[in-house]
Amino acid sequence: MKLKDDKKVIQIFQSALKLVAKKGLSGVTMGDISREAGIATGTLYVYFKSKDELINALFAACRENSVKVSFKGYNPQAPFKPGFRNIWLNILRYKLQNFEETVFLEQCYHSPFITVDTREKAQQLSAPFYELMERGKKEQLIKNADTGLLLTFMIGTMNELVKQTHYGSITLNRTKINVTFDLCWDALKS
Amino acid sequence: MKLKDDKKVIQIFQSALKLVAKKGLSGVTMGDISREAGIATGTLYVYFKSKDELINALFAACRENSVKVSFKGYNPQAPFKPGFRNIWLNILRYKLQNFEETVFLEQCYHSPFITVDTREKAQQLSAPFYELMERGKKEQLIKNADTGLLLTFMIGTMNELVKQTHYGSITLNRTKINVTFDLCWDALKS
DNA sequence: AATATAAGCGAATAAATATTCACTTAAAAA
DNA sequence: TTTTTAAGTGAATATTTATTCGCTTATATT
Repeated sequence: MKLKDDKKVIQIFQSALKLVAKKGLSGVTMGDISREAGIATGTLYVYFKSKDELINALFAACRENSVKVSFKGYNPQAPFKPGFRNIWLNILRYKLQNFEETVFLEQCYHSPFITVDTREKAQQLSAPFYELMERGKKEQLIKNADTGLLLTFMIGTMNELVKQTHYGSITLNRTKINVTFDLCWDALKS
Repeated sequence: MKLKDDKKVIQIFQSALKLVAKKGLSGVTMGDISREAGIATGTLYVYFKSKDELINALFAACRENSVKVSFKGYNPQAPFKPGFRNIWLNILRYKLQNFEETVFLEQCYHSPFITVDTREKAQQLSAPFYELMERGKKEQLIKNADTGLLLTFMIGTMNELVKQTHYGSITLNRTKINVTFDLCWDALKS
């Protein structure tokens, strides 16, 4: 098996994501993925021992990437609200531009493909988000409620928003994005 | 094929839901479902032409049921906020108590199993929710933002909340439920 | 250049899964 | 009770899909 940052691995990942978004995790076969990636089915097995391993690796890569992108430009010394807003926009932008990843991660949530180990590692990546909320609470800008609850509120909204946007029942523009941030902020602010 | 409100159909649906929540839509086979339901695999085909049809029928049934339950006790003549709160609690209670359904519906969202036709029929069932929000806006209790946006906000929060609750990162009690409703109301109120 | 090693291929095989069907059992009608 | 019809069965079949493997092609090493 080759290294994970190989060009071809990225290509395989991209193809898998595209297909999952289109056909659901249920409907994607190794044959589909190889065809989409323009390689032979056997080649997939040069890079991954099994379909299982492919999916788990993709899941881990997506999670990692998504957290990294979220905190881009975040400075803990700068004032809270603009920093929070920046992260919020980062997440939304990321989810919108990488819709396939969003769908994939959501589908993985209840999938038997994802192992306990992969799941736990993913959970640990949420730590920065918890810290962010804790900071907001300490500065008395955010309601003094359960941190998990507050995060859930913030993330759930975005997931649904992105989903509805992609399925056409909502068309987002700059104004609507601002409105949505305000909704979110009004909910969380103390 | 037999009638849809048959006892056995309910039993099949229940088994399918249970398994989807546990193994994801991807991991459930007709063999699994029949075993869980305590019937022979062949018998499934007495009730449904194919797996495809079974999934679509289950999806339709879940959506219908969920809308019906949401509006239980709603009186358009009564004041808005308590009525809204009642619906909000109905939905949350329903999603918590029927977690399998919640998971199933979410998994179906991007699944190739669900046909365009089934999808459209499901969408039409959302009408009462739109009307509810419109009423709130008319009475100037709810922000004058895009109705779809407001609904998305409300529903997304709940889905994520229910998910996190079931996976143990949040433990809900009466107080937390009240807090969460307040978060939601603070977001939506004008 | 000659040799060795790795990457890539895709038809062939193995495993999993949906679906059928000849048959049995139960229920309804005569 | 006898006959007819429907429901239920689960092993057998068909289909789909993951995985392997002998082979070819490219890349690296000597």
